[in-house]
Formats: sequence, structure tokens, C-alpha cells
Amino acid sequence: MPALSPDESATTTAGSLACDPKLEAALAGVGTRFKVRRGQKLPERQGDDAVHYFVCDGALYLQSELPGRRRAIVATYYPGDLCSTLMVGSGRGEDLLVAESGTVVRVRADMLSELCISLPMMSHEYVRWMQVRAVRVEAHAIVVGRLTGEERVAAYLIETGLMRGENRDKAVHVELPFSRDEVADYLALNPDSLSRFLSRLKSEGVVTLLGHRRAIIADWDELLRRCPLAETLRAVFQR
Amino acid sequence: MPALSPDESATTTAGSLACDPKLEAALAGVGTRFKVRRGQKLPERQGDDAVHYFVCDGALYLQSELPGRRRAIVATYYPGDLCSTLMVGSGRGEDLLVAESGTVVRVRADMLSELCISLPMMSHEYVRWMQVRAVRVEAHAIVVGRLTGEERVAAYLIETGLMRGENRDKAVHVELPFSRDEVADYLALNPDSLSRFLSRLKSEGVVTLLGHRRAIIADWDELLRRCPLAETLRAVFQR
DNA sequence: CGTATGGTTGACAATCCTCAATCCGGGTGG
DNA sequence: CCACCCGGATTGAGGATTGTCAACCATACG
Repeated sequence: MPALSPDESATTTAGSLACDPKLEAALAGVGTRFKVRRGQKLPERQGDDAVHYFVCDGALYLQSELPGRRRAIVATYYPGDLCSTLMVGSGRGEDLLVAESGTVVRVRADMLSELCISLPMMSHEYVRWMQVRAVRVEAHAIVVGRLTGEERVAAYLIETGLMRGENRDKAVHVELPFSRDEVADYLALNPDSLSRFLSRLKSEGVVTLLGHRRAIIADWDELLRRCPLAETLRAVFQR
Repeated sequence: MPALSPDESATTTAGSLACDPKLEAALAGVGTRFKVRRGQKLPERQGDDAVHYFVCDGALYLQSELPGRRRAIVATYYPGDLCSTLMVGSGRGEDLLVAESGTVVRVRADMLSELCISLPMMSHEYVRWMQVRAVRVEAHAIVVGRLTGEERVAAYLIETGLMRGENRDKAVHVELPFSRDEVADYLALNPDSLSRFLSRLKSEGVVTLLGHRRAIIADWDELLRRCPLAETLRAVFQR
């Protein structure tokens, strides 16, 4: 068993990862729990208040549109993550979108603040969410800034494998939440270039693609060797 | 007065920016206040505990070294910022360094947690620090991932101008905390390329460089026009 | 079974990196 | 006060990587 492989004990199917039910219940008590569909844009305000989205199921991402058909996907939110819109401004082209249909709990910012006072464990958890987010974005900044195209693709597969992969007889199966264009914008790559790098990994037997949304990482260790940030990613993307 | 210019009321010299004295005093009460010199590496542990550094004066940065002489500078910490080393692992090549000599307060992680319980305002501030940090790194990820070389250089000058600039008869004077190589690694650029882009901005009369560590942004508005992320940077780098 | 959407691939262009030569500025010693 | 030297900064030529555009292919869906 390689040290960096996804949790072997994970037997749930991808997309229905466990997230602390006590937290979810506490948040649902002061917020609204509802289903979201892929492609849906989540409002960053409720009236005049900022809101938080707790991901129960599915996946969200934060994008930023730039002039000239450039888009950056800055962060991905997985089940158990809290996405805060306190600093999101759609006036600056930033939007929170649903990558994979699922369930979220929406909580108004002031409600969460109150909850943090009445529930000390929530306060602790809130800080942890923010820290995890900061550290993940840092790792992501290194990926898009200093890695080559092929290393970036490896980094994405490692991230997704760690967050959503299942171990099946030495290979890792992953359901990919992103479309090609979304992966490309997440990795700051052109979709054409992304396709090339993926093809290379395919032809070298590291991964196999089943349809458009399912990948089998045949050689996990080889994938790790192809990404200089593998160790950091493991520390940061952990479920 | 351009809408995006650095605060006109700032009369302090760069490097001695104001940071909330009450916060600083509260932190100094449970931590250690000391001077740091440029180039110094700050330990990320104190015994077995993680620590936080509150920047009173000067500037810090977080770097990550990669195989093959690649280095990424992931974040810069200005006066008033709190740098948490909870997730920094020098085992993965990450280090916290001093860009500009100054003063910091070091607080052990458990001490800060206690302070957050006894002082509700500190808890609120802690969350805000983490959020600001995440949002800045997000903006930075867009800069290094999706902007062209020249746009990145403009982004850096805007960031530094907003955080440390002084308005003097329509121009903005800035003391740059980073060396050339550090700026290059912060922008995910090669030092040679950085030099080229700076020369272009110089020859076009947007900036003037005085010595190696001092810049005069002659045409602030033009600089903003050259960076598609100017509006976001203003929202995020604000003192 | 046809159409539509999205993914792949090839040729070429643009951008940025690498390496090496040159330049400049600041300190040192004559 | 000036010549010299050293380290960092600049600049040029050439190469590597990635982006662009267009044609082709596959998969999904009615």
C-alpha cells in the first residue's frame, strides 16, 4: 500500500463522502438545507448579508472571469468544506458554481457568528475551515504558477484521487466532477493542451479514461512521481 | 484623485504602517515581541507547538522550494497581518522568511486559542485574518495562473503600491520589500523576463526605478489599466 | 439514425525561459 | 579623485513550452 494513496477504508462511492453529521445538523438548524444542480450559480448574498455554504454532497467551485474569455477556477469545495462568500464579489466577475449536483446547507453569516458563540466547537471548526481553505489555495497557486503542464494534470488527478478516489485492486477509480473546460481553467491551461497532456498520460499507461467523467489511475505511485508537489497535496487534500 | 489610488491620508513612511495597537498589545501579552532581520528564517515550531507571527513592522513571505531550482513565493505578510504556521511544513520545503527587517510578535498556537476564548474580539479577528489570507492567495493564484508577464508585473506594483505606497504630487512612491529574484518567484516569472517587462514599463513612462529598492509609479491610472485584476486587487489589498 | 456537443489532434504562432555577453552601480584601494 | 573590481541587473539570440485555430472524431441524445 503506497503511503500516499487514498484512504483504503473508504468504501462509499465518490460524491457521497462522509461529512461530520453533528456539524451538518448544527448548521442546518440555523440555515437552509437544499439540493443544488450542476451548473447552478449560488447567490453570494441573502438580502444584504453574506452567506456560507456547507457542502454535504456534490462539489462547488469558485470562478473568476477576466476580460478576453479568460476564466480562472480558484478553488474547489468538497463535501465537509465550508464555502464563505464574505469576500466573493460577483461585481468583480467572481461566481460560486455547482460542479456536481448534491446538497448544501446555506447559513447567513450573522447566524454562523452566533452559532460560533453558543457552540465553541463550531468556532474552532470555523477557524479550521478557513485555514484549510487558505492552505489549499496556496498549494493551488504553486500548481498553476510553477508546475509544467503535465505536472499540473498529475496534480489534479492526485487531488481528485485523494478527495474522491476509491481503491480497487491496486488502481484508484475516480469520478471527475469537472468538465474538460473546467479542469483546464482550474489548472490555468488551455483545454487543447490539457487534452494533450492527458493523452500522454493515457498512452503511457498511468491513467485510463472511461467516458468523460470517470478516470482509473492505474499506477498511483507513478502519478505521484510525476508531480513535485505530491507530498504537499497529500498533506492538504485529506478527507 | 483616482478611485483606486493608495490611501491619500497615509503619511507614514513605507514599512512603518499602522497596525491595531490593541491587538498587538493583546498578542504581545501572551507571546514574545522581537526584531527580525531581512533574510532571517522564522521557525515554524516552538518545541512541539505551531506558532503564529503577527507582523508589527517590516514584511514576511512564505516560500516553497521545488525540485530543480524552482521556488515559489506564495504569500507576503504586511504589517497588521497574522501568519499562521499551523500548516507550514519545512519538511515539504516550505519556509517563512523575512523580506524586510522589522518587528513581529510570536504567539504559540495554543496561547492564541486561549486568547480567542477569553477575548471574543480576538476570535473574530482570527477568522478575519484567515479569510483575508485566503482571498489574497486566491487573487495571487489568478495573477500567476492567468495573467501575462507584463500584467503580472503591473499586479505586483499595484499590490505593493496599495500596501506601502505614498502619494506625492500625483505619483505613487513605493519602497519595494523584495529583491529582483524574490519578485520573480512571487510572480512565477524568470528574473530575466521580469527585467524585460519592467524595462518596458520604464521606457513607456509608467514607472521609474530609483536604485534597486525604490519605485515611483508615475502614472497610477495607466498601471491599473494594464492589469485586468486591478479592481480585485484593490478590494483585497487594503490597509 | 441524424444531429449536437464536446473532446482530440495537427500545424503554426506567441510567449516565456535559458544561457551568455554586456552593462551599471557601489564599494575599495591606489 | 579616479581606476578597478565585483555582484546584480539588463539585453540579445535561440530554444522549449504552451496557446490558437481549424479540422476531425466520439459520445450523448433526441
